[in-house]
Amino acid sequence: MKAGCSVAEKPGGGGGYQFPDWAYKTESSPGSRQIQLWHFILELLQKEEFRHVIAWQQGEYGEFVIKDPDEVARLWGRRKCKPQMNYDKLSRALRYYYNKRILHKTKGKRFTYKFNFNKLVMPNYPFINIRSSGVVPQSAPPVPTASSRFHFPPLDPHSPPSDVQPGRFSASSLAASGQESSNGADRKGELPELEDSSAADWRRGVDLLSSRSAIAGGLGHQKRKPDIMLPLFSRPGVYPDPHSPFAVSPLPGRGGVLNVPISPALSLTPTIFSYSPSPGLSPFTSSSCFSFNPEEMKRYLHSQACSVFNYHLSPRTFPRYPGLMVPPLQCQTHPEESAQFSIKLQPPPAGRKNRERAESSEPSGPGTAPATAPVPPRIKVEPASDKDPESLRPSGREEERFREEGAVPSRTTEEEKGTVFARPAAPVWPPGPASSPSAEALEVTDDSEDRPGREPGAPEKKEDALMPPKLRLKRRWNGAPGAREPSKSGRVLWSGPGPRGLATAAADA
DNA sequence: GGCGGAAATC
DNA sequence: GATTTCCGCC
Repeated sequence: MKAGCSVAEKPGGGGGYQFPDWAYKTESSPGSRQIQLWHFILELLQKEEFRHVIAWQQGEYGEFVIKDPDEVARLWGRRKCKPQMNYDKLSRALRYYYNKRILHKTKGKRFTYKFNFNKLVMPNYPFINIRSSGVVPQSAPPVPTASSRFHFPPLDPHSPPSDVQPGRFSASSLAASGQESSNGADRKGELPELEDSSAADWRRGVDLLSSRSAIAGGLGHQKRKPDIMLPLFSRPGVYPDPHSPFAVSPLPGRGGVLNVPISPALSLTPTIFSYSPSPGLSPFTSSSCFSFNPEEMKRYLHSQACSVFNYHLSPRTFPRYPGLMVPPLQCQTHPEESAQFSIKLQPPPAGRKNRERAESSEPSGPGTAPATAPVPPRIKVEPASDKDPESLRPSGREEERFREEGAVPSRTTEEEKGTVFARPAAPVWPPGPASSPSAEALEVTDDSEDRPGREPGAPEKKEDALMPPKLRLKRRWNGAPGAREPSKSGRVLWSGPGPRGLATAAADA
């Protein structure tokens, strides 16, 4: 099928959308016009005609099953003009996403993977309204509050410009997710929380962000790519799969649909979920829309957020949305782990080599110095600094893994993960004034994946509760026996804000 | 099946 | 940089 293998494979005049160049590349692959695999996977998932080949998994948001690996591989190979493509190769590519935290494997389920929409989606939707019911670290992810507070600007190419301006939004996204080093510390303070749930509020948030972006824009403007709004969400309800994170919105009309202008100008991550239909699959062009079910996304995102908090996931998954508020004590943990959760030590990622090394040379005890490095503290404390936490891996993979491990009996490093990382608990949002508290709480807690029942987190002092979780971690960390300077050996990854972030966090506290 | 290193490719 | 290809290992 060489015919369809031109590099860009844009639908061009073929009756599909004409997508801007950036739709074919991500931040991390500037210049590449090739669709990325995850993008392609989403495409397939979006299409009912491929349901028999790949489909969203029931019960798990973002989880999908490759029902016909060979076919998926074939399609992918076709798309990429790699006739020799097979599932083995494709899966290798998918595995590379583990590190990027775009995907992770659902253990115990064949051909089942799960998108990390926290990673993919969040950076793109910093406008999601967050209710303040606690103090949250700067790096906290945008987590929906008790009620449906996803406020998606109506996307209509023909809508009046006064509504939502793509450019503005994009800039907002950028401002919210990028520029950390330049103004990340200030952002929190200068931006009032986006509260509650009206379109006006949403707009206000956009305005706020956008005004800030004017500042940020001055700094990173050159990098910015053109902000373009695509008509990707022009058709609410296209997605028929109730298990899709992009399921049909229950809300009538466009109001409930995630009409999000997609912008490449997202510096936070190379894996931004700037989904656009891939032009290579011609049948796709007819329904190139994603609609989000706000409720489901809310639950999913909240669970993700709690996971991140409970497990110290990389702050990278937490774009800095000033308005984001996550009730720190609401994320539950296992009863057995809640007591010791405050600060956890995490061994380095146990890649095969590490595992082998550990097994052979260091049967036990952190006291023994590894052969290679002088007593690298086997601690993972993630940085919330401006630096890309990803670069601080090897924690990344581990982060992905432990979440899975929580659910599945695990492998070699289970002792590390099993104890260090228990499953995140069912998040319970505080009742929001504008919502129905009880219903919401129930709704949230019934979320599946990372939420086993549990007792409320260990009670904390009010001041602690008001303190950004990361700062709390810092305090505990500092007070913890054997606490070390985060910077030593470079292997200690501080999960709280970086030095700078800490300062600001402290200031905020 | 799944993982991940390594080198090659585009 | 994002795969693709190959491969050994579990």
